[in-house]
Amino acid sequence: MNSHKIRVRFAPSPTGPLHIGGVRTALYNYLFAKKHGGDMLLRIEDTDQTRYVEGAEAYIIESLKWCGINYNEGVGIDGPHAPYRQSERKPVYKQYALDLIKNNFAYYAFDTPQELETVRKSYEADKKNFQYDQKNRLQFKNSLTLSQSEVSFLLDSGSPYVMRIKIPENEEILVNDLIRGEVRVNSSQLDDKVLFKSDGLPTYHLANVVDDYLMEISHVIRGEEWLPSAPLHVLLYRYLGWENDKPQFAHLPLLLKPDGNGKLSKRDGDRLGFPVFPLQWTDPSSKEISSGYRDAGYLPDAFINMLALLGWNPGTEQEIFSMDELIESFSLERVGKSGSKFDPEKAKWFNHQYLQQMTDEELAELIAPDLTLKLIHLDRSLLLTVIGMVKPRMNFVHEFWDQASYFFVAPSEYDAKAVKDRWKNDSAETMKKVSTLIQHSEPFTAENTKTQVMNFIVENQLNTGVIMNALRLIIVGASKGPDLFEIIELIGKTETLSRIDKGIEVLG
RNA sequence: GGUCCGUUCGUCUAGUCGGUUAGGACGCCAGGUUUUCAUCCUGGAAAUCAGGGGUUCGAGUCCCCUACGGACUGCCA
Repeated sequence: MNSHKIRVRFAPSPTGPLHIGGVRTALYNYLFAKKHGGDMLLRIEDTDQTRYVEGAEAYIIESLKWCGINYNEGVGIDGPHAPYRQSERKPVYKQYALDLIKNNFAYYAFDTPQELETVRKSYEADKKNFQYDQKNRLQFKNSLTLSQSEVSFLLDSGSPYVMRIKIPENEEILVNDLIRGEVRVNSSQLDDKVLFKSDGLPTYHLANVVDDYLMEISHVIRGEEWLPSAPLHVLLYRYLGWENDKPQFAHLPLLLKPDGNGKLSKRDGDRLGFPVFPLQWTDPSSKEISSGYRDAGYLPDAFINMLALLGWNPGTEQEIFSMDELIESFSLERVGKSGSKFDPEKAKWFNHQYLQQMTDEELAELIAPDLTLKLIHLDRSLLLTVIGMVKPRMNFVHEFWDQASYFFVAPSEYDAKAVKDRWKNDSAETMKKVSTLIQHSEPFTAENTKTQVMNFIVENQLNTGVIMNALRLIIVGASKGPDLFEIIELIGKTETLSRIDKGIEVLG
């Protein structure tokens, strides 16, 4: 390294929304950088103009922000290596490609995509796999087979060309991976990858190596899908004369589909009933909407905590981690090697844990706007009391209404199963007596009403469960909720009596 | 097909120096608490460590083979 400073990058391609696998890659990069007092930068790899998707870059930036992954340099945040969008760096790449050609590590190729497609097809007909490599490169139209004057003529006359790497024969290439150890590949297996396209832009392989070098990246932490091309990148560092400034590599295991096998893909989420994206995404061309964790009600810290443990573990039994704790505990050494299926049930559990950790005040901030929409006006101390009472029943903020509506409005219907189980033949008769008791309960506190009702039950040798459950049914509308006398006190005597009357009338 | 990577309860995983009743968590089941639901507490079922060989007094842990899974195999990233 030029310096010992830890510098990592997250380098997505803006071809659509980032899915959770990408978010996890970004997260691990961030944790690693912060752990070592280093920098993380965001670079947008948009060298393929044909795959540009409107809004994808903004989506990526917003997602990272929501997650609390605060990179300190890159698109959106100016830094010493700007610009950070590869399309804006177009002028920097060509000289390196030319340098490779000059040193005989690369060559010009003039084969058209159509010509190569034809060759590929004929191989396929033979059930063989075509690759442009050492064994057949002399059969094609390139600067290795054409004379120098022919090449100059083609170049000068503006013929389209690409530049390909000239992979050496039978050379062992070593990739030292921080997660997998030493991976060795024989160069004869590699093909002469295109480094520089006919549209004047580099391919990923060249751009990524050049930029990582220029941006002084110390560690390349990326998905396992890049492992097969890592030897090519190693070769490029060598051929560009940067062997000693080559970053360390770490290839992360993949995130798999929860059902069956295979890499988690963009289409899996809504098919299986859970989001695969951090934020909701509307496809600009099809207008199709894909759900996101934020919109599904997940708290960013819970989401991040869940993601962090998918492929990494601290080696202790701690499971709840703040971002700072993650930074403190993270190490690439403890990242696993095998892919993980992710479990929507556990994600829900994490959200429950984080929700319980929030104070009633914090929750009120999130809940109040929804109540306003429902035209419910209430004072803050009442809201805080209710939140405190129903919080343990909530996994998500949006579940508040389902768990607490009866504090604000009378039940409009009665849960069928609860009616069947809890409403007896003589319930109406008993409830009339309870109604009278409540009418005369003074002061109208939970404690006093409880005493009145319990005395009534004991004196008449009634069953507490039967009475309480019937009363709960007509007050709440279902078999749920916190202490019934607390509820009664909060909604008030008038409302309580009215609900009892209505319950008797409707249920009979 | 070729190359590379992987394989411990249903799922996430601990077990990184060979000696463990193979531990934890989610989920599931049962019991307890409660006026119900949820929370909470206690307990339980759940991995012959993919299979087979080897090395060793002893292997989830080291070696080899096989199987299975995955990634890659584009002028995509």
